[in-house]
Amino acid sequence: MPSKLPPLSSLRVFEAAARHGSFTRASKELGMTQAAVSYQMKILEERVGTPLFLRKPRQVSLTETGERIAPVVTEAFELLRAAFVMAEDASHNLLSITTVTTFATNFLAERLGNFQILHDDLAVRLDTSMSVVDFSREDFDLGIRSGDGQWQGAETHLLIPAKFSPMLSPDLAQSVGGIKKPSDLLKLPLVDASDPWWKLWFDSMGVQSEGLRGNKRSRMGIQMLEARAAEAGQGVAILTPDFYRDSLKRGSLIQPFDDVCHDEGRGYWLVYPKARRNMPKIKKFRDWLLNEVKEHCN
Amino acid sequence: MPSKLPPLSSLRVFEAAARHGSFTRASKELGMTQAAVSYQMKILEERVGTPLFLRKPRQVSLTETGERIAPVVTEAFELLRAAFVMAEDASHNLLSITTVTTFATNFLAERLGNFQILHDDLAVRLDTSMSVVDFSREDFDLGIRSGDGQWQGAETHLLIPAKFSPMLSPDLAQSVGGIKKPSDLLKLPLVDASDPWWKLWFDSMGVQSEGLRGNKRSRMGIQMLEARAAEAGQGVAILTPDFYRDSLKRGSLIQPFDDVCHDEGRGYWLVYPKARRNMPKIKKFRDWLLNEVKEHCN
DNA sequence: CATAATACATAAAATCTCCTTATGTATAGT
DNA sequence: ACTATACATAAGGAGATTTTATGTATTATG
Repeated sequence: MPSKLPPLSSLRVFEAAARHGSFTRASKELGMTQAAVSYQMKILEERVGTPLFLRKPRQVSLTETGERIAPVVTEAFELLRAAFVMAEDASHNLLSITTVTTFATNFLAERLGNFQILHDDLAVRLDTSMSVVDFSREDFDLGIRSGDGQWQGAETHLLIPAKFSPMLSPDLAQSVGGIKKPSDLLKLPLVDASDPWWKLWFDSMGVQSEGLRGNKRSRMGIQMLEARAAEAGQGVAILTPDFYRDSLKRGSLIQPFDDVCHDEGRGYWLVYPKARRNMPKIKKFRDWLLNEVKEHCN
Repeated sequence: MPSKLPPLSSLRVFEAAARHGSFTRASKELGMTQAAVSYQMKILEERVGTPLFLRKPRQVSLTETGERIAPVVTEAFELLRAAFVMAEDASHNLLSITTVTTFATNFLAERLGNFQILHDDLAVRLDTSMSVVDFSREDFDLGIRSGDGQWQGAETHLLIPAKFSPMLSPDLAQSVGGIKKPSDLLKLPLVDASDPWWKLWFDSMGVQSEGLRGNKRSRMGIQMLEARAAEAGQGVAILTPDFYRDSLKRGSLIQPFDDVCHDEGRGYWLVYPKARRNMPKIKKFRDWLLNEVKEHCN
């Protein structure tokens, strides 16, 4: 439908030449030679079918037609420039992160304020969702995901290894006279008995745990739900202690055993596209986050 | 000052792709392959520093940033398209002519109305000036000039040969008892004795005309002034009869001798740039004018 | 459920645009 | 007259853009 436009490069040149009333000055602005400007204007005039400049002795001036279109072309280019300044600005100053709920709730939420203060030029958009990150399909700069760190094309940093240990509410522990040895836990309901971590943990403690099949994939991403259930006294959950420092300190959860299992290789990872690893906003967040993790989780 | 824009070709592609929400459809509109669109969008995204499209299974959709700039880019391109429609329109439908005064007054003025009626899609701008036509320096489609038809780079058509014969007002003729033979004219003042045509004409009539030097260049372009002087009875002028049919018919001028001299090669010419000889508006005017001349000046 | 069809990505090669260099012309200033 | 300025033009080449060919993922279909 839209009628054919002249070569766009010639329009850019026209815009500058019209603004300066001079091919030479336009060429300087555009960082090209005067010959190139002359050439482009010839192209454009041929295309439009009518001269746009009058060649006076030592200067050029616009013809009637040129005079008519020049301001419109200038306006159009200003729109474009404005649009891309906006875009680049957004690209530099808007940081959007997608993270698994657990990490957002138990780690990021309470610390993000710090980051914002540190980098008040960055606006942060935080999205919590569990789905796999695919940066080519979703509009995020960085993601935090649980897994084994194998995401192709992505730069990854292990934030928190998948360590785990049982936790429960003090009341629940009291209800069976306290938890003295691992097998005491089996007297209580497990929040999610199918979580493979249970078997791993009991195995490592040398406790026979028939019936714990561990046939499900780990659901680290939604640990948080299990944690809430445990806090509410509904059962024992197997959780990552690093995330529940606060609850443990407050006493809303207790960790009966210091023994922490480690699901080697798995954990919470920071992920972002390799190609964008050098963007300032990405560096800023990465550096900040890695430092927070280091400081906070021994 | 203006910040650098991304490659313009990629913008054109982006505009179409955003509008269609599809690389394939955009490629069809732009008359290129889908691969080319994909490539251009990659370029643009690299340049802007952020993705503009999300690659979904069998479609693409704009990212937040893409969404933000798309309407602006579309608007800019619409401005450009509008500007060039205007320009092309003007280029097609505005005919500007520069002509020597004599020809305008004595020939064109009374006939141009006809042309306008015949081609009411063309707006005619008529400029009368004597200066030499240089289409690269002045904004005209066609020129009518007197001379020998030697204008380089120009297409030329002889309209009216430089024929000439003395003319004067009837009263003036009466004042010397009428003009019977050429030498009678010498009893009267010549409007411009230095006009070389005088010598040519007297010579051709076999009349000795000492004192008529003819050292000036012909000033055909301003014959009209001499004609007015002659009509006012101020002297005898040497004029091109074709231009003064009306005055002769009205009787405000008389041409005492049918003998008409011919300054071979010289005359009134229609001139226009060779490069533009095929423009419809130029053809229309040329054909009309040549026909008018043929019909009117035997 | 296998197959075909659709939409986009990517690599390599061909093409073509655009720019530069070099030079020429005309004009204004000294 | 001479120099400097501004634009035009031609030739050559670097680089950008496009196409061709192929791959991948997803949806639709028999």
